[in-house]
Amino acid sequence: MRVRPRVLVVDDEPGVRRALQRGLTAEGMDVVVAADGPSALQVARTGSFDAILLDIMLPGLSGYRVLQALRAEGVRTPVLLVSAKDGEIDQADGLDLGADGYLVKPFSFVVLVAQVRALLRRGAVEGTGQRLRLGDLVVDRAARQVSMAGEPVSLSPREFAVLDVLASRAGSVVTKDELLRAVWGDEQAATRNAVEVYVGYLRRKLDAVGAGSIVRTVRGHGYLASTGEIDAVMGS
Amino acid sequence: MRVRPRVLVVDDEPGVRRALQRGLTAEGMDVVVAADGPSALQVARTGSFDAILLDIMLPGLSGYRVLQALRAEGVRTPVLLVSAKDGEIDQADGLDLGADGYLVKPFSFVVLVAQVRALLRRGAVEGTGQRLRLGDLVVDRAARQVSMAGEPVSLSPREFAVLDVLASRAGSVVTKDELLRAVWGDEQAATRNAVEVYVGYLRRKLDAVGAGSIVRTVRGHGYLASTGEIDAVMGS
DNA sequence: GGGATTTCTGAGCTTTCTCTCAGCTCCTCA
DNA sequence: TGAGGAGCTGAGAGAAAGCTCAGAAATCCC
Repeated sequence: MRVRPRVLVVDDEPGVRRALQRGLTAEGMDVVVAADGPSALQVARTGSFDAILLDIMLPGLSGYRVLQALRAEGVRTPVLLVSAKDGEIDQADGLDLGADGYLVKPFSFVVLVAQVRALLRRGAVEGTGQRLRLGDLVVDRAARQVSMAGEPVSLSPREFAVLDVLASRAGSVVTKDELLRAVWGDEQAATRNAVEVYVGYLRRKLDAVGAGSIVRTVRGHGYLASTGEIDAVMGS
Repeated sequence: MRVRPRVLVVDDEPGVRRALQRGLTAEGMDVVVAADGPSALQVARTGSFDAILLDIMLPGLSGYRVLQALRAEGVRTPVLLVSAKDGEIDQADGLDLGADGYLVKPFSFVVLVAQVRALLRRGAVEGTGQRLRLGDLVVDRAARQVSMAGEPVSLSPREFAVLDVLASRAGSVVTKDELLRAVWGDEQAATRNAVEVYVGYLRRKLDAVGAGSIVRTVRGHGYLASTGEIDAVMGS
């Protein structure tokens, strides 16, 4: 798992959202929020999270449906269902759908954090997400292969590593220094220009298969990987 | 997974054992019971179960120890720890030891079944069988034989071991170092070049029967066994 | 004992990758 | 409008990764 685990919080109440975001951030996590089912699904299907906190009562698409859709797509990110209802039928249903835990409102923040940490630990044991998705672009971390709409894209190890980092933080800007650290290691064996060069290589190869707009430059800040549609949703 | 999943129930209380056996059997599972740590270990290490329900408080050998011993022996059967203690420290310990879930007594039977089903689902994805298939290529681990579309392929022990490791992790890249460790043992009796040589041998023999494309090189990462088609798209 | 098989290393070779340099464009801001 | 910084890119040296061959040692099996 990365240094700061990435957690997606899905809840329709702005107050809860803000409280959880603040609390979990203070616990050392990178928190991204979503307010309704469809946008949660869209963000979560990138597979770039270490855990998802999913409210069941959601506008647009219930938490159950979101979970079901994610699992159907092969997204295995650990999910903690949150509900106001306290019934064991619901609990069983949720677990049957592939949830990894269940929390009943009202819950104490301490318990929540403990549960999230347990989820993160489990994720760490299994090895983080097997597959990252950015629109039609799929980054298969296990096979170390990338494909665009089914068409394989051949990348060198360094190129893959750069894309992997960008994709695993989809929707967030990654600075060149962060990339240097993540890809080249702490000893700073390369200059920032190397990052620019590799992003260039990457773009050329992605361009060739019609995925050119996936990695964007945010002048003065770094690079941003996204599907091009969802950035409005992402917090943090 | 086989038609009727095989579940091992380990608990020292005869009442609990009987109840679980009856209940899970009614749910369509084949249930085997064990009453203490040593016998649980003995039965479980055959690797012939799809899931294990493991009580922590056991005579002879605690559930923790059993789990630890199993994982140390390379048995990956999903394990659901059952405990009367409700402490997050214990929970963390269990998950760190390689447990796949945790249940605190008293639990409702419905929740238990849901958890077991979740385990079975996860196990089903990973596949445990004695016979591995990669397209038309069949690796029979018990008989230590390989055949391509019915036609036997004669491999030396080392060649078989290499193919076995690659096939058992089909779809994931296996590094040369991992192969060295898995096939040659921890003492690093051979160099990486030996791996390259053996993959070469393997490819030559597989090529001769039309299975040449099964073992692919992923430059900079290692080797990847796959069915040959581009399976990069969807999971599930 | 001796032929066949298997294991493993070292060297040579090709292919591919990595990363720096230098020049260039583009944006920002005064 | 033009100076300065940020970012992009082509070229190319050097290194690394991977494959193969030949052959030495060990082992197996009549």
